[in-house]
Amino acid sequence: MARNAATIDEGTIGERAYRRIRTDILFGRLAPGEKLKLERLKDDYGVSVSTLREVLNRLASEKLVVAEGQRGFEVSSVSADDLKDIASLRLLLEVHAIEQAFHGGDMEWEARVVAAHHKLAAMEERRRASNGADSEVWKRYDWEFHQALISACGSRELMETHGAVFDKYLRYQVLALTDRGDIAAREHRQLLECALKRDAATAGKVLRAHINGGVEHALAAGKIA
Amino acid sequence: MARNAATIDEGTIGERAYRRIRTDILFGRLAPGEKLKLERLKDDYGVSVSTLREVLNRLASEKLVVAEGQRGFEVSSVSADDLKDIASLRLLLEVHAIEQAFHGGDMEWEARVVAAHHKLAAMEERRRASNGADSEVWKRYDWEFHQALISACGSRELMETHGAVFDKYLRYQVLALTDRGDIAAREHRQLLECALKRDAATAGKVLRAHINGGVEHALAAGKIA
DNA sequence: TCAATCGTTAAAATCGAAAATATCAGACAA
DNA sequence: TTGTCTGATATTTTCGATTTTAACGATTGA
Repeated sequence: MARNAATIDEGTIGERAYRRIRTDILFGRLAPGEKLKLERLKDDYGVSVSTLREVLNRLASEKLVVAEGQRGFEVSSVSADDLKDIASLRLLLEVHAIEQAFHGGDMEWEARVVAAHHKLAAMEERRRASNGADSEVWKRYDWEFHQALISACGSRELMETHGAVFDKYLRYQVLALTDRGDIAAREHRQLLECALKRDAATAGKVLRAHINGGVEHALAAGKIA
Repeated sequence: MARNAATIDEGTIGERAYRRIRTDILFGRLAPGEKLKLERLKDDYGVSVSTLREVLNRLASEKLVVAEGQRGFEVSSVSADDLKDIASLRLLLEVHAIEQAFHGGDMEWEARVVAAHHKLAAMEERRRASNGADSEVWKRYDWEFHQALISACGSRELMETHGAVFDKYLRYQVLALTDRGDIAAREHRQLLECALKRDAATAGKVLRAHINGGVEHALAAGKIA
């Protein structure tokens, strides 16, 4: 989710294919466990096998696809245990990053947080009306808000790792399909308030509820083995 | 470092090339910032461009090489800030993992820790005598000991992420060349004792000193911008 | 009936060539 | 001198074809 609408047709062919396939996995259009046959994907995405394999190797490195032996690639599968595992790692990273960010954040940071929350809240409101459209944009705003929150943590490494874990978490949320918009929106607002008050302790608690709530919600949807 | 000597000629050509190039980066044989021209590497590693590009894409995904636009690949550069950043992330992950492992570790886990420490300690002793040979094996044992310590943390995701960060940290240690064998060996022993006593608090302190000491040592060597 | 072997087919891994793009040096004009 | 245009060269990106490997079913022998 580290890209915006303007980036769609930028970069090399391989780069574009990478972004397309990646979001297709994240948003379930390539289903968990699905076999990724080269010939088919080649046609679907209009690239050659070599380029395709470069893309799949990158995604394998991110654990979004698995590449076993010489038996090709498939979308990595999902499980309740994996979700819990990812959620707890996200929590560890994000809580720590928030503590750092709340401590070191300046006015620029505050502005980023407020701006990101504004966009996200507007989208959440709009979704309530139009009944769950624009999932992709909505989830990007969600991503951007959480990234903004930790953007003053002072560690690139931490932010990148968090981003990667966040995306894997996100796949499960999308899988659950139905969103718990109201609750999440309230928690987002609380996080914003905590940020402005530099109340890292409360933010940590809210975040724990936010993430664990998401896990429960995803599991309750019952689409995960 | 997630592989052992028996794995050298296993898997596909691409897989083998991946391992070779990766360790060559980790051990400085491919220097930080070095341009990775396809033609040269093709000859050096005896693979075709396509296969090579698959490998480099994977490594780019791990941030061990950078792939900018259509200007090819180069070994990712090093900096004092990056080292500190990596070290602090390693500390966060490893301390947390240790807490979990110390809490949940059973006898099997204890055995793994003791065994791993035994190998590591023997190697550290041997190095003192033979004056710094076998860096690669030594570092693998180091890796294995720390992985063993956290191997009962209950989270695959956490272990994999830690492993990736550890390897980046390791590159800096190798870069510094001279080792601080005695101090590190003592700290390893302390960690073992903490593990057997399930004293996560002390282990955390030792680990902090262990990692920060490594940072200081690497920086003092003065080979990093 | 079952297991093992062999052949056939489908798919993946690997390769080298072709196209696209960047880099660099020299010429020319301001 | 400085800047920029242009062509030549080096390098990367992309492609389709070839080689290798796995998957599957039929055949044979116990």
